[in-house]
Amino acid sequence: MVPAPHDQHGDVRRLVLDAAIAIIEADGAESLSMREVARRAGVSHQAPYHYFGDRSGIFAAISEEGFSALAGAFRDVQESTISAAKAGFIAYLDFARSHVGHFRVMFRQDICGVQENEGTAIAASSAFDELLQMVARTIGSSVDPKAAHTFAFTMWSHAHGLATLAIDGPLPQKLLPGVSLDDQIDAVINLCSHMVALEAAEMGLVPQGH
Amino acid sequence: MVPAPHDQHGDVRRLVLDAAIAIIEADGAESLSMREVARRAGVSHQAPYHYFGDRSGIFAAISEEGFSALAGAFRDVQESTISAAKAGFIAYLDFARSHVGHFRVMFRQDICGVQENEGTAIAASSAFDELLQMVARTIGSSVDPKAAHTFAFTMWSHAHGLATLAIDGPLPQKLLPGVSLDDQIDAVINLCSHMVALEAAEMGLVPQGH
DNA sequence: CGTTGTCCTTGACATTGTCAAGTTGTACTC
DNA sequence: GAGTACAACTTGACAATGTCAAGGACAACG
Repeated sequence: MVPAPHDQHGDVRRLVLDAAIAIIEADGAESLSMREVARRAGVSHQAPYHYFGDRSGIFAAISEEGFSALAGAFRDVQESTISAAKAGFIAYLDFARSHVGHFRVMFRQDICGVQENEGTAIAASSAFDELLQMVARTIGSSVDPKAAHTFAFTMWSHAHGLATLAIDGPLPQKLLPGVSLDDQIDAVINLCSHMVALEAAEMGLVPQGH
Repeated sequence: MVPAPHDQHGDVRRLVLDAAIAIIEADGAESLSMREVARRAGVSHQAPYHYFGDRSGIFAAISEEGFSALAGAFRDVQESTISAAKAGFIAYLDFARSHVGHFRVMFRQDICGVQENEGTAIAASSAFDELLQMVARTIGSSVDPKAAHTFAFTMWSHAHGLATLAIDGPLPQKLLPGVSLDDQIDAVINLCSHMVALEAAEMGLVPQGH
């Protein structure tokens, strides 16, 4: 292969990563081939190994980037005027649907091993911390950690399930005629946020929202 | 390879399928190799192709089996004494955690293509119908289909997200010390069922009970 | 007996992940 | 400025994989 000069020096890592994300977004994580990635990035079939060690190293890097972005998305809606829960649901779904390549990898420790890669683990923890803060803004920060954790897992499960079913699952095929995927997702988020609000109210807590 | 006689005639398909499920349960869907499956089933590397066409054919078959079993699990709790919603959550989680091999494949149309395989699509539809009936028992059958669908997707998202996060996701690593995975799942299911009950009550509907 | 079909088998091939070992350039010491 | 070290790649090899092609064994049926 001709050693083509790159647009900028040192961007090979980025090129490889972007090529990988594009492939995963188009064809899923299992279709990711190290050699195809290298081909698309215009480098030799071993260049990706230099930066990522092996196949799961690429997944770990994508996962890390994804969790950082998710944490950032959570942080961005912190001051939202709508309820913290609803803002969180919307942010989660927006993130998942606009970062399909990342999302398909982030929660698959069978292929990337969150704990094997320190950076990935830190990014994931940071996103989870943001989630816990969102819960605190929803049900107050005075409830005991056990209940707060359960609440966090509940909201997380909900958002995650909806995103998963919408992106790779059968949800788009089960839509009622005349209802778009966007509409259906909005409706589910609304119902969910409402349920969360009811629960929070019953717990005797007024949402802190301003 | 020696054409070894099988225990029973005609069970090769089953042997292959079980070997595949075992591999997926142990190492995930991407680790499934046609040749390894054949090796474990004690047949030539092409025997699996005879029954399943190609790799995704195996996934489709596993998916079909999974959806049939899930529909059956839903049917089995129809007469449950606890609320339909809670019984559904428990059934979903039980199914997912006791059929990890199936569950890891069922919702991944990137690798098995639900609609390409008729049997799989029928089984999936059957499971979804059971879900809709469960919703009807929770919020009544007189609400309009749109609201019922949204309710169904909401419950489904919830159960699915929880199962996914528990099986392949980071949930087990985020547990509070002293709280087992089983305990945490139970707690989330309880909270969820409670939220659903609150919502159903606010809709002015009394659950139909057993 | 010949045909047709199912249920497999062996053989071949391009592609894959990854190890091993080069090559090239840059940076830093002496 | 010669030498050395290291990063950033490269080419080359190898075993394993998914899958196509072709065949064989055996039953059922005319």
